[in-house]
Amino acid sequence: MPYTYPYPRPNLTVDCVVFGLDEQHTLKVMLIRRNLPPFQEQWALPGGFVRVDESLDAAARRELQEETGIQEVFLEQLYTFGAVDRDPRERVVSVAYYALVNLSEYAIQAATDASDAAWFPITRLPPLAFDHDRILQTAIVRLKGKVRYEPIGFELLPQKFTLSQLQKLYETILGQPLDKRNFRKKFFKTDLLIELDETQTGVAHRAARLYQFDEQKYLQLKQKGFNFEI
Amino acid sequence: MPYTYPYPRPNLTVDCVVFGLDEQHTLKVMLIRRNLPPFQEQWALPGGFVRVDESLDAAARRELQEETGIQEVFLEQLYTFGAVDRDPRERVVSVAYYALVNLSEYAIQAATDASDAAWFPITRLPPLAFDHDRILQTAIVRLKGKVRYEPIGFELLPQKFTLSQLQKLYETILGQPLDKRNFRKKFFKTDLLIELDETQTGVAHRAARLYQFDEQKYLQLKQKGFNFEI
DNA sequence: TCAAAAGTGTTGACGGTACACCCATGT
DNA sequence: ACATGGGTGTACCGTCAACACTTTTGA
Repeated sequence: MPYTYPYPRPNLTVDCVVFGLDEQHTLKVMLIRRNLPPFQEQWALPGGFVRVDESLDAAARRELQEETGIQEVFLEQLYTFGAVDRDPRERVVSVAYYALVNLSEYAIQAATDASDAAWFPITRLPPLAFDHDRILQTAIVRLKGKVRYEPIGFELLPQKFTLSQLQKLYETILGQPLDKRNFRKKFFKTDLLIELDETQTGVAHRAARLYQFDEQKYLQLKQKGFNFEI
Repeated sequence: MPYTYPYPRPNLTVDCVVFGLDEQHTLKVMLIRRNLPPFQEQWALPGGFVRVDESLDAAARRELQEETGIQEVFLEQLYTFGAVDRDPRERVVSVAYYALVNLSEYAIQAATDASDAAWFPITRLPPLAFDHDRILQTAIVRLKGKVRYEPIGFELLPQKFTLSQLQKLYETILGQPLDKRNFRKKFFKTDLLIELDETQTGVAHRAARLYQFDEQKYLQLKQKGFNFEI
C-alpha cells in the first residue's frame, strides 16, 4: 500500500509570462481570457494545475502548448507565488515561468487559435485576474535584469536578424537609447554573432547584413568562465 | 459549501539552505539529521510541509525556527524543485529558500538545540537526503552571484565588523583573493559603511576599526537607481 | 535625386588594477 | 624587540562614452 504524507496540500499551478516583440519594437505579453470562474471573462496569464506525474517545467510547457499553441521556446522558472489569499476560493500556490518567443512566428497562431488569446503591449495591460499583475511585473524586472548579462534577447528575434533589430530590442527592454557604434563594437567583441552572406530584402534603403547568434560558441565560452555583458 | 478545485495535488514543502561563516572564514551550511523515513538518519536541509493557511515565506521561517532555533534572519526564495521522483515515496514539490546568518550568534543555539543540527563546511558535506545536494549547489551559485551586486554579505557578519572581516568574507564566497587597498577604496566609495568610534579588542596586534552597514542609506540609494557592485 | 537607414574610427575621461611600506598593539 | 595584521597613495593601462559623415538602396 503506497505511503501518503499526512499533511493537507495546497493546490499547485504554473503560470507563464510569455514575452514577444512585434515589428514596431513593442514588448508584448500573451494573455488569455478566462472562461471559467473565478475571474471569468477576465484576462490572465496562461497556466493551470500541475499534474502529479509531470515535472514543473513539463507542466509549464504543456499549459503553454494547450492554451496558446506555443511550443519549443525559451522557458525559465521565475518565482513561486504563495500568498494565502491569492486565489479567492482556495489556497493555490503558483510556480511562475517566463517565456521568450519570436512574435513574428506566433502572431498568426495566437490569432487563429480556438482559445481567446491575444498579445498586449506591456504598457497597456487590461486588469488581470488573481495576482497576475504582480507576477507580470516580477517577470519584467527579471527580463530587464537578465538581458544585460545573459544573451537571451536573441530568443525574441527571428533566427536571422540585423544589428539594428538587435539594438532596438535592447533599447526597448532596457528603456533607453543606445549609441549605434558603441553597441556594434560591444557586440562584435563578444564574438557571439555569426556574420551571414545575406542581407535584408524588401526595404527602401540600403539593405542591412543579417546575423545569427552563435549558441555553440556561447556555451563554450560560458564554460570557460566568460561573462556576457552588454 | 466551499469550492474545491477538482485536481489531484502534489505535496508541497519548503527547504532552507542556511549559510553561516565561522571565525576561520569557512562557509558553512546547517543540516539536520532526519529522524523519520525516508532517508532516516541521513543529513538533510531543514524544512517541512507548507500549511494551507500560511504563506511560503512564513512556512520557511517557521520550519527554520522549529528545527534550528534560527529567527529573524535574511531569507530569500531560491528556486522551486519539482522533479517527479525527487521523493521516493510520493510526489513532493519543494520551494527552496536560502538564509544568511551570523554564525557566531547561532553556533551555540544549534549545538544545544534538542534536534540534531550541525554546521558543515560546504567543502566537506555528508551525503544528503533527497535532491538536497542539488538544492545546496544551486544556493551556492546564487550566493556567489548575488553577493557581487547586492550588499547581502553583511548578513553573515556581526553587526560591527572590521574591513578585514568583510574582505575575507568576499574572498571566501568568491573563492579568490582580493587586493586590500582596492577593496577598501571600492567599499568606501559605495558610501554604505558607517565608521564607528570603536576598535577591535583582544587581538595581539594593532586593533582594527569597526564599521556598520548603513542599511538606511542603501535603501535610499537603491531607490534612486544606484547599483551596488563589488 | 531624394529619403532612409547602414555602416564605420578616434579621442578624452574615467575607473580598475597592480603594487610596498610604515604603524599600532600585545606578548 | 618582535610578530602580526592595520592602514594608506600613485601610476599605468584598458575600457567606455561621446560624437558625424559617407554609403547603399529603392522609390
